[in-house]
Amino acid sequence: MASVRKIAKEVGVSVATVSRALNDHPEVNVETKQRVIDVANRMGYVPSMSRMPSNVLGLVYPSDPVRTSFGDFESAMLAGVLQGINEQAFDVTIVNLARDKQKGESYTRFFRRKGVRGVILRTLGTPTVADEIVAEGFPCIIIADRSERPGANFVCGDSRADSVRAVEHLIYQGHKRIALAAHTVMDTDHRDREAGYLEAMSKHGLEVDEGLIVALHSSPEAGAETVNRVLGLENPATALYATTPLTTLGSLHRCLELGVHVPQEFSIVGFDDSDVRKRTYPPYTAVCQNAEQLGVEAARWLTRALNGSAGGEFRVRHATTFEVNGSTGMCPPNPIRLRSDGTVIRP
Amino acid sequence: MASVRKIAKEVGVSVATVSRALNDHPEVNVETKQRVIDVANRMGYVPSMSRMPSNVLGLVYPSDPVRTSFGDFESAMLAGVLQGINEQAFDVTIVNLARDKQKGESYTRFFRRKGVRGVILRTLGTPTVADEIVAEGFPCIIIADRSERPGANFVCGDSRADSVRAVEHLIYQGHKRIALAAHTVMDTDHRDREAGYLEAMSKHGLEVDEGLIVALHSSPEAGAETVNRVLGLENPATALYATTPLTTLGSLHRCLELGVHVPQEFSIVGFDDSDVRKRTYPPYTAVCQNAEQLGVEAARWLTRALNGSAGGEFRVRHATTFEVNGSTGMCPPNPIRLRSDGTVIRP
DNA sequence: CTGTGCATTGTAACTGTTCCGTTCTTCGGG
DNA sequence: CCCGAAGAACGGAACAGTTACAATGCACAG
Repeated sequence: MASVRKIAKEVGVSVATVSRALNDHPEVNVETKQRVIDVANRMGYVPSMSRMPSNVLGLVYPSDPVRTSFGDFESAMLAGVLQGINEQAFDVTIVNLARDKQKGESYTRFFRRKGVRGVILRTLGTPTVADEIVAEGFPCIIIADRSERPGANFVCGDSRADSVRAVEHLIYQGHKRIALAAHTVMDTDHRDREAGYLEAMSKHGLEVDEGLIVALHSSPEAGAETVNRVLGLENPATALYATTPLTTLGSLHRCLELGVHVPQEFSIVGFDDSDVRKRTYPPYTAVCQNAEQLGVEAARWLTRALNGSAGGEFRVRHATTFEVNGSTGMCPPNPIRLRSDGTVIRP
Repeated sequence: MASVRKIAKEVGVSVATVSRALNDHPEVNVETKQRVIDVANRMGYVPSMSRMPSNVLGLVYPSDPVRTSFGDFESAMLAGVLQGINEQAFDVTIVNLARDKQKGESYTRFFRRKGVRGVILRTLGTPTVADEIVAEGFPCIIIADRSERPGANFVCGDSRADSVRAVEHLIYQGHKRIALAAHTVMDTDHRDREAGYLEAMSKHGLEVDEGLIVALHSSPEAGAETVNRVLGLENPATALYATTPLTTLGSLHRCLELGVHVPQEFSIVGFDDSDVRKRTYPPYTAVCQNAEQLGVEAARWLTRALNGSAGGEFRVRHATTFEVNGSTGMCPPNPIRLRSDGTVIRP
C-alpha cells in the first residue's frame, strides 16, 4: 500500500508537500507537483482512508447530465436507482465526468476523490469511458447500454426484436411507406431500434429511401419536425416509428395540431420508458422499456457486489414489450400529404 | 473544537473506544457507548476532518423520495439543481432522512457523516424537520416551501394570486360550479392553491359545497377519479381547477376517454411545473411554476454561501404565471352529467 | 551588505481509525 | 474447588492524511 509518507520518501520531499501536490494546492512548485504525481501513479496510490468507508454510489454522466436531456428516462431510472440502493443502505451522488475529472487522473483516483465506492454508468453514446473504467477494475455497472468487454457488467433493454414486431405490426396493416424517427445519439439502444426497423423493412421487401429516416435529437420539436418532413414527401409516409418517448409525444401532438387523425389517416408506433403512453390521447402503441426496473436492478446488484453478497459478472438484457394501443391502424387507401404551408391535402 | 481525544479524556476512556462508540461498532459496551455519545453531544462534537472538505450538497427528502412521487416536479427541480451547482463545482447526493438518520443523532452530525456541507430541503409537508435543521444552524435552504423562522432560507413559488386569477378566469366565463382537485399533502404550496380557490369563490359569492373539493394523492388516477366524482354530482361541476400536473393530465385524459369535450362541455385549469401543458391536446390552461428555476436558484445560492461569496438570508418567492390555453372556455348552458356506469348525460 | 518580500518546503501537531494485545469475567470440566 | 479456555471490553500505539506555523532560500531595492 502506497501512502503519502512512502511517496514522500521516494520523491525526497516531505509528506506535507505530497499532500499538497496531490490536492492541487497552489503553493507547490509545478515540477515538484509533477514529480509527486508521477510517483503516485507509478506506485498505484489511492487515498486509502481519507474518507471513512461510506456507502455511496456514483451515478456517472460522461457529459453534462442535464440541459434538455434530463427527461423521462433519466427520471424513471433515478427513481429505480433510489429504490435499489435501499436494501444495502447506500446513497447516490451524481457525478459529472466532463466537469470534474482532471487530465491525467485515473478514474479510480477520481472516484475515490468523490468518495464513491462504485459507479452506475450512463454512457450516452460514449463507450470509451466505460471501457477505460472497466479496464481499471473499478466496480461499475453500465445502465441502458452494453459492452462486450470482459469484466463489463450491464443492465440494458433489448428492443431489437420488438422493433421488428412494431414495424411488422404496421406492415400487416397494409403500411408500406413507414418512416423512422431516429436519434442522433447512437448508443446500442437506439441502434437496436434502427436495426429492427431496417430488418423488418427489408424482410418484407419494402424500400427505405433517404426521406423516410429522420435523425434528430430527442425532443417534442423533433417529433413535430419529423411529421412535417415525412408527410411532406412526394411519396409521403403513412406510418411512423418514433424511437424515443419525446419524439413520440411531439409527433402525436403535431398530428392533433394539424388535424391529422391518428390512427385513421396516420399511424404512429412510439417508444416508452415508463407509462407516458397511457396518458396521451389516444394512448399510443409502443415498444416499452421499464427504465425504473433497469435502475433498480443496476443499483441492487452493484450494492450487493460491493458488500460481498453478489459476485461474478452481471449481464442482463431485458426484452422490451410491445403494446398495441390506439395510435396504429389500417393503412389509409390514399395517403394524406402536407403542404409546406402546413395545410393537409386529402385526396 | 471537540475531538475524540478530548472526549476520551472527559469520559475517561481511550480514543479507540470513543471512535468505536461514535461509529456504532458492536464491541463496545452499551453504557459506555451512551456515555460517550452524551458527552459528544454536550461538547458539540462533529467529526472535523474525517472527510476531506468535499464540495457536496445534500438533496434531502424527509421521507421516501421515490415511490410514486418522483415525478415531473422532482425531475425538473433536480435538473435545475444540477445546473446550479456547476458554478461552484459542487456535487449533489440524495439523502434519505427516514432511512438513515439514527435516533438521537443531531442533524449536523448526520449531515457530516454523509459528507455534505449544506442541504437543499424538500420538506413535502413536514416543516418540523426544516425547523430543527435551521435551529441547529446547519447551512440549508428550503425548496418549494417556506418557513418564517428566523434564519430560514427558502426559494418557493407563490401560486396564491394566480390561483385566484385562474378561478376568476373560469368565473368570468360563466362558470359557477367550479371544482377543486386538492392534494392530501398540504405544504404551503398546495395550501396556496386551495386558499386562492376559496378566496376567488367567496369573493364572487359562489358556494363551495363538500362535493366540489376532492382531496387525493397526486396521480393521473386521482385526476380521473376527480372528474368522475365532480361530474357525478347531483349538481355537477362545469369546471375544475386541478392543482397538480399529474391530476391535470389524469382529468384531461379521463375527459377524452369519456368523450367529454374540453373545453366545450367542461373546462379544466391545471397546474404545471415545467412544460407539460404544451404537450397535451389541447394544450391546457395552467398556473405555471418553473421548478427548474427553483432548483437552479436554491443550488446556486447555497453553494455560493458555502464558499463565502453570498451571505445573509435568502428568501425568494417566485410568482407563478397564469397561461390561458385551450382547455378552458365558456360555461355550457346546460351542464353535462356522468352516470355511475360511466355514460354521459347530455341534456 | 542588509533588510524585505515572496515562493517553496519541512516540522510537528492535529484529525480519526484500526491492529493487536491486555484485562477481566464467565463458564465448563476435572 | 481449581484451572484453562473463551469471549467481551478496552487501551496503547501505529497508521492514515491535512494543515498551521516556522524555516529556508532567492530576488531585489536601498
